[in-house]
Amino acid sequence: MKQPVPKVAVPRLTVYLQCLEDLPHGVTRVSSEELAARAGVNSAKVRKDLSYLGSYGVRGVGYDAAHLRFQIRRELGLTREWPLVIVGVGNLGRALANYGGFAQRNFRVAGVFDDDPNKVGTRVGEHRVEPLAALAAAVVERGARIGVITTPAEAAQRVADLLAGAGVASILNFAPTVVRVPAHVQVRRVDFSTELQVLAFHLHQASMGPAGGDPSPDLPS
Amino acid sequence: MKQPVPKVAVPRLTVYLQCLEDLPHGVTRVSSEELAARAGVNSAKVRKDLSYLGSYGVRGVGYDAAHLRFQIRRELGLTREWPLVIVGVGNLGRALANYGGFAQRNFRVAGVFDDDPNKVGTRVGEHRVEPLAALAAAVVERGARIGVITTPAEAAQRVADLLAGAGVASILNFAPTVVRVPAHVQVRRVDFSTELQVLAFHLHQASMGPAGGDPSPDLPS
DNA sequence: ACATGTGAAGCGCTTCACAGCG
DNA sequence: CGCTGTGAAGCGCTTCACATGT
Repeated sequence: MKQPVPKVAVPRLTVYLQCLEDLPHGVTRVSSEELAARAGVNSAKVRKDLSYLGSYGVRGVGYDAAHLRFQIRRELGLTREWPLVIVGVGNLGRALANYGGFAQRNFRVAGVFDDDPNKVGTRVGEHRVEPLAALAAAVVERGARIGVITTPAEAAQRVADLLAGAGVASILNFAPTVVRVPAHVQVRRVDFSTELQVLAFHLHQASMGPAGGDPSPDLPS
Repeated sequence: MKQPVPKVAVPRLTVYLQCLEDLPHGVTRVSSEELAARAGVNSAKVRKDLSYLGSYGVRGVGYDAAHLRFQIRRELGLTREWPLVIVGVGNLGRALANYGGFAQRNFRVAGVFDDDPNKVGTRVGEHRVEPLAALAAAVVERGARIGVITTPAEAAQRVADLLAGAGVASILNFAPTVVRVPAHVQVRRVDFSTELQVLAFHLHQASMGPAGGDPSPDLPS
């Protein structure tokens, strides 16, 4: 029976969707085993995850790729368009504003904003950079429910307040800081430094060996 | 008793570390309650997480900020330097190569690489872009154990193979695809599109209301 | 008095293993 | 016969609540 999708399954569904779209041309059918191999997980997890959408597989055969793609898109809410605003025109803001993969998933960049008068008016991809003062009105008028913060850490909280005040319901925060928002606003944080530190931690652990003797006791400074 | 650090606690420790560094100047002491508020989690989790490092708090008082910072750095393996290479000089590669936050955590950009002859030789921050053909030798000579992929999706697998072949132990993959690597290589994937889709999913869920009647049945194409 | 450190309970996700069905 | 869909067991993390220590 169709159960609610667990939080942790959601990012995996996006991976399956990507894998389904990257299937060799002409392939119309896929087994949980094959999809699992492509997504880098085990097949039981794939089947469980897909079962949250409903029973769309055929026993003894597998899943119809096109149908499965549609069902995942539908469950994720990608059958409607999601306008978003990007705040902060550094290299990262530019990378995002130019990223072609958004349209494919029905995200649309509805505006790009920056504080710096030297950047306002310049073009980023197909967009003209607008001043921060225009942010709130633009969010309302263009129906953006998602805001992306690509500013330096110092500006992030102020931008988050602006976004929340303008009625944005979700924030994707790339600034290396934790922003406070009202309870009804959800935030996802993406921090390059955190990702590298997680990798470093595992390297560090591995280097100390499973037998765990610490060769350099690392005394406090 | 000092237990091993659970996987999920590692990214949180990096957040605590960031919060400790962002503490107002002059503050030398912090309680689990205060740190929790700054990190956006609850205080029991903070205490549990910190207990994996050892018993560095003082009952009835709190934690010494400087000492705690050092202990987190030590546990994460940030007391040594981690050279890394970046492959792919688009906006994202440039953003990363210029990101000042790395040095603060003892990460050092040891090389920036690209396939495109027009980019090779140009400067990115303090680095000169080198050709892909120079990647393997550079990884070995400069002792890089971490590789960052900021190429388009099409190039990601080839770059991952090059990195793994050169002896890199960890890969941070920003390309919107899943790369296959030998079992001894760990990969972390960061995908903007996935992050947005997760936000969209929650918005979508919320819009259907806790009472969950689906207003538009979303028939298959 | 007060905040840490921690057993233990609770919860959610993963994995197993096989029944169910084409 | 093969692959899906799924109860149930297993596992790890979160949260609680209080003993512990200063």
